[in-house]
Amino acid sequence: MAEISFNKIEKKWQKKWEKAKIFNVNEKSKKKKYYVLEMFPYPSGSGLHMGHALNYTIGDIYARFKRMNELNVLYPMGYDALGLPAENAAIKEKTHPKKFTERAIKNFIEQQKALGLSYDWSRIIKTCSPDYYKWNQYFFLKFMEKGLIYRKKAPVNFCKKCDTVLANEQVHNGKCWRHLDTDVEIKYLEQWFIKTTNYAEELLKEIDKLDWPNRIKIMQKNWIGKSEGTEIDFEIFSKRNNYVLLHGYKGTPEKNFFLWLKNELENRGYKVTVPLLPNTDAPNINEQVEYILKNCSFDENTVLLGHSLGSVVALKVIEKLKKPIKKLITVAGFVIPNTKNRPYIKTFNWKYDFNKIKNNVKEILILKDINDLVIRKDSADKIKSAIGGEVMSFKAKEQHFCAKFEPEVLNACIDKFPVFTTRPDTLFGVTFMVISSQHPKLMELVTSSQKNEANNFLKKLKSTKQEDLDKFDKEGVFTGSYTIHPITKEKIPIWVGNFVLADYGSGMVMAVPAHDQRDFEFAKKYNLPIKPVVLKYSDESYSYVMGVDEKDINKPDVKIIEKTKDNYFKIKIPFASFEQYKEFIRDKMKPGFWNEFSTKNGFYFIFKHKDGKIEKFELNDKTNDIIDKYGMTFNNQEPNKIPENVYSWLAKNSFYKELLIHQDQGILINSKDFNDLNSEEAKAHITIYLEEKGLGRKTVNYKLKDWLVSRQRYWGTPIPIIYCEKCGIVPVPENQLPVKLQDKVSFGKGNPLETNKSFVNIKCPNCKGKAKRETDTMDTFFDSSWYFLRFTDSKNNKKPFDNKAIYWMPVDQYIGGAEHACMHLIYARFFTKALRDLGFLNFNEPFRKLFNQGMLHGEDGYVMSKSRGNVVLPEEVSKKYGIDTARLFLVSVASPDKDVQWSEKGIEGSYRFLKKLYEFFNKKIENEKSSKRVESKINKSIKEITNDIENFRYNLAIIKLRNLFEVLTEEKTSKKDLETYLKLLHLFCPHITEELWEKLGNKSFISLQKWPQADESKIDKNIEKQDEIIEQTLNDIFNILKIMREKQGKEPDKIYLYVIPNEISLYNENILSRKTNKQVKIFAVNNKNKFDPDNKSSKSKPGKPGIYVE
RNA sequence: GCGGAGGUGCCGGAGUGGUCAAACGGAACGCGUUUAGGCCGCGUUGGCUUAGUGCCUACCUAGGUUCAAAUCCUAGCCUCCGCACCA
Repeated sequence: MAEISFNKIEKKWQKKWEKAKIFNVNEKSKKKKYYVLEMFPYPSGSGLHMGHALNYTIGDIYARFKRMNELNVLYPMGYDALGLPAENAAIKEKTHPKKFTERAIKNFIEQQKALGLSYDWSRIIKTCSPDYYKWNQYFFLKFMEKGLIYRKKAPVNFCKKCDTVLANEQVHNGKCWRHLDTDVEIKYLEQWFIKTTNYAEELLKEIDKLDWPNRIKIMQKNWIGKSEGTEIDFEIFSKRNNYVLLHGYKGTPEKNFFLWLKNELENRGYKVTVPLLPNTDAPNINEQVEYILKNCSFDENTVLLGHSLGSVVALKVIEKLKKPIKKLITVAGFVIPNTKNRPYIKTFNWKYDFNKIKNNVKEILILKDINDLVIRKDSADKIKSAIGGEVMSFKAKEQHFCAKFEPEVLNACIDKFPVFTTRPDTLFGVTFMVISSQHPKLMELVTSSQKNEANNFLKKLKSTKQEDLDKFDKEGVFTGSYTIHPITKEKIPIWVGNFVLADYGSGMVMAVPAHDQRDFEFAKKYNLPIKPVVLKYSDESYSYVMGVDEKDINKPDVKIIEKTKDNYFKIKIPFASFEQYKEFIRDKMKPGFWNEFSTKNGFYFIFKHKDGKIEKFELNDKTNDIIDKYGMTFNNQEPNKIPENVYSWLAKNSFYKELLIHQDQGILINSKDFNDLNSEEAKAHITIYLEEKGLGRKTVNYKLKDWLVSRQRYWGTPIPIIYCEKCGIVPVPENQLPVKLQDKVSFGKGNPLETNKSFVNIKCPNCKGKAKRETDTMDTFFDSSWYFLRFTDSKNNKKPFDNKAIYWMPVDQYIGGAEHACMHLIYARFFTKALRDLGFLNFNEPFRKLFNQGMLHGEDGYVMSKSRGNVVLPEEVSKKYGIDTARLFLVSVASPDKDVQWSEKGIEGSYRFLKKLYEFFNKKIENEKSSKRVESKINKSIKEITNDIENFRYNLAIIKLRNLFEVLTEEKTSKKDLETYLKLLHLFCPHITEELWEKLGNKSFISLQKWPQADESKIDKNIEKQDEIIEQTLNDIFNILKIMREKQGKEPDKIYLYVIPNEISLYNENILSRKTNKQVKIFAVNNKNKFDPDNKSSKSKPGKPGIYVE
């Protein structure tokens, strides 16, 4: 088939390029830099298919374009070689992941080279090479130094098919991103995390500045998921808590520091013991501890608080305990005395078994007054370093916490639960709380009486499949615990529910059924109270009128919405006529009835007693009970013993429901001091109020979570950490990097690295004692988070990269698929910012421009993939048509950001074109001067094509190249213009154009030529006009010919045109003759010698010649 | 449910106020070339009408703005993608 061997040409030029290293670049060039990068591939075992070819072709065209535009273009390639698929595939093939991957990479390189891509191959990166992952480990340790890495036991996502934990980003719809049929399980494990959330705000803010596709930007914004709201502390009321409060030096019953606290706690119903310690003037440690152990009881619900010296006693007490207690609070506490002249200095034993203390208490709070004059300034830190815990420092009301009431001390004692809400304005409408069924602290809230019910509920949830959970049936059970409303101090039940997310906010929500759909459904289902607190905006008063005749109601301004069976009316009245109407109703209403109206900020009631006495009320806290009572008695019912909230019963009326039960903004009602504010004002006011009381604070909440980076798999970068029995977590010293991934491991028995004992069991680098290595590896997204930096300096073995990165970065044009919007692209942005703050970089964003290419679909219409079996292999297509043909076709079907469907027929078209083109250039070309038309067209094309390529509209550029080729074949063209044409085409078809460039007598590479510049002065508008006229005339001629053929069966072969004299230059006999394949003669209308037997010249008009055919 | 992108002739796909019955490619059909087919070249591919004209109907549907709409606005329908009980 191939009279032309495109394959031979391709091989020839690929070799030449490689030999001459023409695509290798360095930083010394005087040209401006430009960095083009495609997302580096994961080298799968099955190699490249046409879909990959499309991706790389898109980038290569752009790189070649920029290179020809005299930029110093860095265009590298590398391999994201570590990862689970290789490990799994290797296990399946019974080979080693290393071998497997190396083979795959070799294969990839060969295939990519065959595509004619203009990479700087000298910079190749393989992330599985220790030269590369060494720097992963290096950055891991740097991040750790900076406090960006921590190890924490937390609920994490686990995929059992991957046999490892996953980052949040790798969970899609509750499924593993690699195994869409596998539910992710939540496990409670200790893992390594990176504090990506530290950068949440910056990551979000800078999105707007990026020149990225809008949808990617939106996806990232959604992923980061910022929401502003208020965090409100809800006190958890659990009767199981009991308190032991230990006073300090010289505490007495009269002026005991703790009496106020005792009262506060006892008022809440807790058991509180305040032992009066013996010998307060000259305390003896053993004596006091014994006294306490004898007189107080300790269990897992005990909170032990010690003030000042009492905290020392507390430590000693805890040291002696058999079972751990719930919490230790030291208030102005210490572990070392600060003054020598206190008598207890001598009677105390100042040695502690801190380990024992640590183990005997679950939670430690260290309260520090920043102005404390009594104890040593470093006391709090000393305690923390000895036993851990959380230091809370602030200014006490009175120094050393000696005031009667210290709110922080009370807050520390109480169990609190911070709850995030975006609607603090609805705080007064909270009627219950719901904690996530997956919350780690859930069982602490479940009381013994509710234990069975709660467990049954949890069991049921566990046995339900993810799919069924998605049906969103809200369910829950009461935990038995209560919380106290931070403002009204009402008792509010805490439920556990399946609809609350454990990992958003704090995992517990305040439920406002009146103003939240989910809470409403839940409240309905379990018959929980619904309390409206926001009145929806309306221009009209709503009223459900009773005891008034229809004729009396029918007033011009009154809209009757409905007339009920009982002859009552649902009406709406514009507020403008409301006052008038109120009076009218008052008069017309029959005795023994009452009516209510909604007002702009609440409700208004008119009662007409049986004796005709009229009482009017605005509904508020003061009138609520009387209105409720009248409501009952007017209905001939017994009044409620405990009056009901009138708004709540109004909300049960379907007519008022739309005002009272909704999720919109409005005016606050039922909200004490905050009534009459609108929602926005109320949000601010309530938040400020809570802040003043220490009960809440304005917060920003992000959906973005810290990045869980440990993986319990083999084929990844070993995490450079050692666990020493004595020193704890020890980072591998920098000079011992890389921690090499050991070849000798066995697969299939848990974490593979664990099976290499000589790797695992080592000496601690600090104390030389017994230690074990971390056997988890890093998420491979760690590798791809900075590879673009390594390309700038890929062979540096002293540093991850040096100033070359500053020269080349940021990536000017990044190209890749949208699937990475919320994974790689977020991690890479995070990394860049973190490295900037570590002093490695001086810029904020890694990728200036991003282009999302479309996906290639197979002939069957589905995305091309091996598993679907619809792949087309570049090698095979190349054999038949040449790779230039394939490249040309791939980018000519549609705009490269759209999906493209492969078509065997379609590529024939591209092939025909290239064959024609090759033959045209291949024949002996006379070096002539270009015609005006060619000059005009070629310059116009340069201008347009340049613009098209710059904006990735390759398909349009190709159409223009095809049109331009038509012109070249029709007209005289200079060698220079032919060369220009080849340059324009070169981006798409680099091999053929090199060959033809050479045929034209050039010795250099066309790849290194300058991009043609349009000479706009050569663009001739007249030529456009000529083209138009020729086009139209041809149309007319063909039309006539067609009619003659069809109607008269004639096939004329002579055509005469009669043209208006001043237009005659626009017509060209040759072109018309050639295009019509007939003999065409052109006459001016005023030509006396014209041949015009039918007087068709009389039909001539400007732009339209008369035509005669025969 | 929320957010985003879209719906154009037989198909793929340009076009985003007049230059539009709408680029380009594919396909089909016709003509030419050829022994024939392929390749190649030329043409046709909404309807009616006409020796090159004129008119009508058309760019998801229905309204609207405009002298003028595939293009702008409003509402709806549909498709694709992303997120999804986010408090």
